[in-house]
Amino acid sequence: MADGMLKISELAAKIGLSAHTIRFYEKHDLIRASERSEAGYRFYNDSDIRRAEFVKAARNIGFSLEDISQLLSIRVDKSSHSCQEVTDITQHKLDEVNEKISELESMQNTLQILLKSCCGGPEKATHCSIIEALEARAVVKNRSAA
Amino acid sequence: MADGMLKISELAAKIGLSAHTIRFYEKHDLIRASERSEAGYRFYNDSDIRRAEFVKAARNIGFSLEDISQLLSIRVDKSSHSCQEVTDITQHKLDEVNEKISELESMQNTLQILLKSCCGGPEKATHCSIIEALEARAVVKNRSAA
DNA sequence: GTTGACCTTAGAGTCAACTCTAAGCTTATA
DNA sequence: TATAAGCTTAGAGTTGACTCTAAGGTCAAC
Repeated sequence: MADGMLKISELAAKIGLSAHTIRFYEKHDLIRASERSEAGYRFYNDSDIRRAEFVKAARNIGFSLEDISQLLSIRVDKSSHSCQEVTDITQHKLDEVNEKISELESMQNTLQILLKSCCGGPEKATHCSIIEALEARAVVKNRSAA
Repeated sequence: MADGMLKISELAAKIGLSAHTIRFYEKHDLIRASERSEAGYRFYNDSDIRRAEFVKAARNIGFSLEDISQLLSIRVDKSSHSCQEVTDITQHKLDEVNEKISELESMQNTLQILLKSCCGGPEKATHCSIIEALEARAVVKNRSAA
């Protein structure tokens, strides 16, 4: 085993993922162990570690494993890909995030209104304005298809 | 079949859920059909319909089926429950929503920064600043446990 | 030489909220 | 009467990202 190579639990500790998750990512071709010991233990070299850190960074931002897979294939052969491909993936993710934020803000709004309308005290819920609001016709428009 | 009663597909159309989903909700005790035809067809009376609308309203706001189940048990026996129980559920949901919004805003922020940094053009990705940013140390802090 | 920590694999289980399938009745329309 | 639309059930499949299990091999320390 060459210098500086890590075993799976060492890589796990270094990048902050579980060994289970690293194996799971390997199954999906996100992370690689270029070498194996005679007994079959995974060994990660510098390049493997950098790749794993890339994956972790992308996941922290919120990219899906599918996105990460695409970003990785750009990363391993940068000169065959354009910046536009990268920004397309990024923009698409941003669009998704923006849409989810809007949905959540609409929920937030409704919930705040409901909370303001109700006394929240130990009174019986017989005339609870939250329950009443839910009983009234359209409280909120239909939830958009996620 | 009494006046004004609906068959499942009629209820589905009325409240905007599929018949499949209504049966699924029934399995989870959210929606009820007080009557059945001789052939076993579900029939929904006014009270069933109001209950189903309540469920739909709560779902539109973003409450989980588990939340809705709790809200329903308050609704059916209001005098045994307090407004505080209702606001607790609502506040808890709002807290969840707020936390998700923060997470998403942090992603949004990072994605916007990445997009600004990259030309996005047809140039080769050899020096793409997004890829470079992901390759550099900590781009973002760890994702919080969802 | 034996404990205990760590590694391997294939494959199953988890979560939430649906969504669909198959096989077979029932009901309405032409 | 035939066809199609609609209903029933139990139960399996979907999605994404893990998370865990079982059964067993390996390795370092005492």
